Amino acid sequence: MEINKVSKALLARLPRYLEHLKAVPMENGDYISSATVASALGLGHVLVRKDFAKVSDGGHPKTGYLRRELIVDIESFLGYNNTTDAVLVGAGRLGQALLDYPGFEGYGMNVRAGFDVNEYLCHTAEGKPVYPVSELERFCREHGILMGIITVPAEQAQKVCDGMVAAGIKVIWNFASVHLTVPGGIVVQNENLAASLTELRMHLRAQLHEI
Amino acid sequence: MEINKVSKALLARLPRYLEHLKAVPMENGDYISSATVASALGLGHVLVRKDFAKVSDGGHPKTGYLRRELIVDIESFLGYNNTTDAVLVGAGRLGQALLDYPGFEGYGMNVRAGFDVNEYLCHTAEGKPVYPVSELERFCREHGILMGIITVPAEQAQKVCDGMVAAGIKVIWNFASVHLTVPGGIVVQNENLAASLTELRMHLRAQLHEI
DNA sequence: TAGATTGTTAATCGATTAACAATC
DNA sequence: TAGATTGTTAATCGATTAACAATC
Repeated sequence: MEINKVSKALLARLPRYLEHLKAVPMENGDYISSATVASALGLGHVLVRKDFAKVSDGGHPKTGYLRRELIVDIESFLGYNNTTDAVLVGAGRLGQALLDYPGFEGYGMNVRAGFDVNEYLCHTAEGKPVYPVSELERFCREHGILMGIITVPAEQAQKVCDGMVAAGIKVIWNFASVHLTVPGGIVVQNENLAASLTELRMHLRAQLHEI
Repeated sequence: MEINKVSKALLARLPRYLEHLKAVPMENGDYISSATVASALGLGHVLVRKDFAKVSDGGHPKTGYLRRELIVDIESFLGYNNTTDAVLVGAGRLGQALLDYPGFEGYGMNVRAGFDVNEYLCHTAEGKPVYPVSELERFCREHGILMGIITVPAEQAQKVCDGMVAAGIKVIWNFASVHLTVPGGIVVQNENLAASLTELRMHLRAQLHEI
């Protein structure tokens, strides 16, 4: 169960398992088999079993896996029960969308506040507060924030990133499509919409060529 | 250069190469070596060379790769010169953010219009038009749209997806965090923010444990 | 017992890296 | 020629799949 030994691919599958396990109707009984899950998600059944073995202490031959147990195990493996506080810089449309998105709590992240250079965007009335970016460091220190989300335009991303690092932030979720340079020990995860989009377009191209 | 033989990982690296190649200052000369690119992006130099070999017709021993040629080659490989038209359903904050995002054109996608059930969100005045979702099929047929983007809440995603398939759409970019069921021949790409976020949180956890 | 299902060990496959050859 | 760099072939590594054993 060493975190470093968990592959990216597995980490991507776990939330999908979770979603599926939760969506299964109650009348299907308390148990669920790896084959059922596999075919529902289009995966190999051995893979599903191996994945489950990594995060839980196993199913029951002949009956399958106890669904609610599996859900708890996956959630605790992913740490969905203890939340991580985060801040977001760049309260434009994308930033606002992420600030307001209620689903993140379910994934164990609590966005405490947004920040923006544009004072016009700052407000504290309803929903999550948005403060001037000048307050970022003080806020992070005060609340012990270790995670930052960058939703500013590409040109400003590096500056914002530097500010976050200065404020003690350790992991950064970067939605700007630029490569960020950070000191050692800081992790940047790029939300690479360009790559995603490109992949999808390649599929489309492949499909058109087939016809 | 068969599209099907291109790995997901390569497709994710190509936009990064592009970004880096474009960002290199002019005074660094016309040529660039695989080792330079590799160290800038934290990749192996052999990997970079192999990647370049797949998309362009090669560099020059001793001098390196001609930068502008490489840029053109990657862009044409990714099809950034001919754009794909798309529609978006769900004009909430995330939807609006994606509708308004100017960067997509650079990646070869042109979002023609948004759609929403909520008439209140519909408008055609400024920016991209947003129409009632009832017009989706007609619009897609009329403009030969093959790509759809889903930015509605999870509960409505499957219904929207079905509507898109009925409208002749072949590839779907899904931002709702549910697994969509589609007929054969339709490709769904899930923008899995949950997985991304989870991965980042695991990094943070690993880091805290190290200390 | 027979059968369904989990769990494990070995084989395959693909991507990355290492070592070396080719080129200008 | 010597040296820098690309290009290629072989080795490694990790993830997935296949085959089989274990269990209830």
